[in-house]
Amino acid sequence: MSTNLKLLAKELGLSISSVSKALRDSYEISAETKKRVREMADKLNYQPNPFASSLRRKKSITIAVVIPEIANNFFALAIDGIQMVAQQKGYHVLTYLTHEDHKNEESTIQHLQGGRVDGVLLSLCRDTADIKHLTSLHETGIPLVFFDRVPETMECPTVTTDDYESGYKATEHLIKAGCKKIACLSLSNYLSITHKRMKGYEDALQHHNIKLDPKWVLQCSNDNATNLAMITKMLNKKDRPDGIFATVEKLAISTYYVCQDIKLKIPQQLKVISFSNLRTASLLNPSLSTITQPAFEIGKESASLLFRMIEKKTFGNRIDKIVLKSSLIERESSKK
Amino acid sequence: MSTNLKLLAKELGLSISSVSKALRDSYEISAETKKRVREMADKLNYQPNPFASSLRRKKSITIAVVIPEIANNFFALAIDGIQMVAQQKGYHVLTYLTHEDHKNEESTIQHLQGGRVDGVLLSLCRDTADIKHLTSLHETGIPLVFFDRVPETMECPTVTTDDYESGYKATEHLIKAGCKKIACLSLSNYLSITHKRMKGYEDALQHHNIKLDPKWVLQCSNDNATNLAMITKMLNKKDRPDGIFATVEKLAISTYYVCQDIKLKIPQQLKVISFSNLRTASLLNPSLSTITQPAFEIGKESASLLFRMIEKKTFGNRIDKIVLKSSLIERESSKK
DNA sequence: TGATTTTACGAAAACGTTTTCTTTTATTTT
DNA sequence: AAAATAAAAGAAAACGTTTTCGTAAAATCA
Repeated sequence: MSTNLKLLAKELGLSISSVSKALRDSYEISAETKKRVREMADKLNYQPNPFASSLRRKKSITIAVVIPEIANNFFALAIDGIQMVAQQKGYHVLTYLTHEDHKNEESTIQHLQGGRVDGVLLSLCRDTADIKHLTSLHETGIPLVFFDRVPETMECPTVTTDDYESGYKATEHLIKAGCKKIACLSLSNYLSITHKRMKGYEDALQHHNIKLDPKWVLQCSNDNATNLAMITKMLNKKDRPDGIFATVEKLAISTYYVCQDIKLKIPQQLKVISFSNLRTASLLNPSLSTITQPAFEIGKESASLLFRMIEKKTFGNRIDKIVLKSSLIERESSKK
Repeated sequence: MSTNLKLLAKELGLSISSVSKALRDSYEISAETKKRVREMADKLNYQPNPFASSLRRKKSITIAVVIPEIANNFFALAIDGIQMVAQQKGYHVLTYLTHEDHKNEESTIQHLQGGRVDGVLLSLCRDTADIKHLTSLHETGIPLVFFDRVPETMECPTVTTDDYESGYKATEHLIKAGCKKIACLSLSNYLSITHKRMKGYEDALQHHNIKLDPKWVLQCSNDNATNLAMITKMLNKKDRPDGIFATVEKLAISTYYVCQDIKLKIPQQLKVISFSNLRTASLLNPSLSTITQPAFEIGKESASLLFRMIEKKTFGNRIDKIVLKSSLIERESSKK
């Protein structure tokens, strides 16, 4: 079939082992033999069989990225950063989408126990409450780094952003813009990012002597139609909020759609700020004030950390917790 | 280390081959032995070594997706569709980004000759003129499907959209909105999609007796700053176009930024229509008229076709050319 | 009962590498 | 010139599966 070491050896009148060593530039092989071998390998377009190699060396030169979704600016940018580092290291990248479904996350993790990859980058899905599949994976000893959506009750390396501070600042920004009744759109009951962003929201309110009203904390679902209905219901009431803090991009987009629909003026009647990596944030009508996470950097840092672990360059059993900063960008949607 | 067939066999007092057969549900193994084996496999959390398996069976259960970029709504959605089909088939997905660089495309393809994957899904990068790396890959006999950006001079299965018709319709739409001087923003000299979309543009102009002025066909680069400069220059002239047809999303976004910058009113002074998969198209200021490709469907169809080829379900040496339809969605940016 | 088939399992080769250990040949040392 | 060493290459085992083939024992048949 395709050319392998055996064929190459026959063609060159050498043994398989010598050819292998020549290609790996071993000191045991003379310079001229190496040259001959390399030339023949080029001529016959030899490509080593990756499975034979991986089987023998117990290295896959591959990492896995497990994320909730890909049609999402944050994750697309993060993957971009991950790919950049991986490509630089000569590694392959397997991507798995959980579609925010715990079952998918579990079965994916289960598959990855088989040694298919040398390391795993993971961002939890919104309904992951039980993490025993994660501890199980962790216990196999495979390098594992969580990014952005990380488990709260597990000792593991993570790359996140300053979610609490960002939630605080976003809320404070709305308060300073004159909002008194600030709603918070939350993605999940389980995610650390949601918890922290909401804690920032709560603390900012308290610090400014605004009482938190639980009816303005919306636990959104994974279904867009449901979210639209919930937001519409809230905004259609007489007693409606005058500010919205969306903890994730898509909830801000839903809010915009609702406001367009029910003709609520942003920012005159409702001010909005949201976590978002939209490239079109400043082109929206009105332009959207955002907390923007350094998504590409997060991917880059996560991958770099993972490779440090794979290459055992991380000292002892120290556990890295990298925290990057998000930036608040004021635009029209939250203007006073 | 991790539990393998050998350990399982020892634990069960069986031979390795029997255990293997039991797990693969062979008729040669009795029902009760199968049960015993499965229970022990579960108990010891046995996961077959994928490399040993792939080596032996000459199957990787993996496909490769090679695309120009991921932080791009079209490709993100396409990947989503691909992943859905792959997951359903129990296949793994390796993703490679070329970043619109021919060199990367070449080296990625080179790597894929080694048998790492059972099939390849590919969308060309903008500067791919020479396609001998592609014919070379094709000649290895590995199933290969191109989507959206396909080579024009190669006999191969493709999944595309009705680019010519869409280009024609988009241009005609601008003409009907009253435009006389319509510019076309092109991505590349080499891509089939650009050729076809531009041919539609040219034919629509001709059909409506508008003479094509070459100064209004802009060959954009891969550098955003350069594009902004080119577009600004064109729109700042006294003799500027009154309509713009952007062949790709990011050029429309650049156009919006330029108009915001130089205070040109869309659609009063300049009407805009663009190929785009922006979820926020209707939230932009003004909302953007788009030709929207069924990106998710394209991914789905491409993957399905690829799997038909992998499973040899495609008849003889027929070459599938699947063409899906894009839809023109009129919004404010091209209002009369 | 003896011959034949069926059932259930085991032995061993194969996939294509990598790597350890040997062996051969050439070179240097005494 | 004989012995020791160095250089270059080969033999073979190993990685963990899958699969072909062989072979007991049990079941069926004549």
